[in-house]
Amino acid sequence: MQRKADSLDDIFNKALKGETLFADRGVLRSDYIPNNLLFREEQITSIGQALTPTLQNQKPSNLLLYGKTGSGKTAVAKHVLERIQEAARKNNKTEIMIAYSNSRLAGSEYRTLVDLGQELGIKIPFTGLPLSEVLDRIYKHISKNNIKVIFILDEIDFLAKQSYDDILYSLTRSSEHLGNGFLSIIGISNDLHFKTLLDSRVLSSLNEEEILFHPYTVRELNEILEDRTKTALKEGTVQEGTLNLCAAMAGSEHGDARRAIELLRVAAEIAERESKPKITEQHVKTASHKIDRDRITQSIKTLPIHEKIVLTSLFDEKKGLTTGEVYQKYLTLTKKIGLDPLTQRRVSGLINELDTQGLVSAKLVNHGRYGRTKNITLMISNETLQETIEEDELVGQTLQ
DNA sequence: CCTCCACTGGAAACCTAGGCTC
DNA sequence: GAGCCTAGGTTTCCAGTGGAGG
Repeated sequence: MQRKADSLDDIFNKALKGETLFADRGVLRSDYIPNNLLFREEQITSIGQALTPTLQNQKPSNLLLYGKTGSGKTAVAKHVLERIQEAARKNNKTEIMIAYSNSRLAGSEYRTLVDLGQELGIKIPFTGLPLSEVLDRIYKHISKNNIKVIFILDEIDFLAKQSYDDILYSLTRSSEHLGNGFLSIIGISNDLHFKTLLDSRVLSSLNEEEILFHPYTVRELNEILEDRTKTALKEGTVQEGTLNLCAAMAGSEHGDARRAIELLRVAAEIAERESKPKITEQHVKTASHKIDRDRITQSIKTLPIHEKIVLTSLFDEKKGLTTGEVYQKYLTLTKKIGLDPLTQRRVSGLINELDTQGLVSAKLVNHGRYGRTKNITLMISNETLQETIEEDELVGQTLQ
């Protein structure tokens, strides 16, 4: 505890003295959209061209943007739309509204529509309404107020994969209900194959224009980082080679600009905490570990309680357990903290969910005479699990 | 070649918590 | 308030299964 207070003092003192490496920390945040998006001129022009009808009060084509994570799709889309909004305002054209929803985060058709409604300023209860009623309210609102909406549908592949594509069909066919308003969709997908999952009727109307985002090359990432560094960090705070390493690490799989920028930001924060005047390659390596670790602890913390307990059942089981064994441990743990246990069928489902999250690995194994089950092993270190679970007020007791 | 284990995983039904209309 | 709708989590039921041991 004492050490914490001291280090806090340190932080405050540094801040008071202005000892920081950052000139403008916001520039390295993940939601920051720079004015000049490097290496994306082509896409910016295409999207701009596709959307110009908006300025003549006409409905623009629906667009589909493709590309891997961190290739600038969302940033480019938001950037172009903001510029169009400005242009419309300057020329006294009707206001254009931009709605944004990430369908994977939203989780279902219904919640995607709730997002859309909220951005348009209508209240939709989070449950209780038939889907058609929600659509109806949105359409009525648009046509009544002559609203021009461009709806950015991020991770649209999620809707297609969960066979939630009814909503896409309705949205693309909505123009007759909208009076003088319109609703245009910009779909963003990480998955280049997602088109095959889509109903052909939806595809043809959604795919009026298609724009591809190739991953950034390492050299391009490097330039992006240099560009951001100019405004984000104070001069002379970055050691030679540091940016190269960020770019190389982020580019090793596919050119992910988000990752590159995050690496630099976290590296800078670490260097600052260590009171170093320069950010070095070592800081970047530490940052990379920290990012990975934080991602894991974060996903454990946000787990529902029963999944936490299932995960805890695997604590210190190096060889892994079968489903039945996990369930037995799970039962004793729930008893220990006085919680009603779920059924084995449900726990088996939870194990699968943990598997898709990558926290455990569940492999189907056959023991012939002795049945077939899953062999479940922990995919994270015992220490990380212990530290994170101990912080949990209730589940933490199971480790005592 | 057959049996039979210890599950898997699909399907349906149920429950809760909300909201609609009449 | 009844009777209908929604989502989302859970329970109940059950047919299906790969292969070690007989």
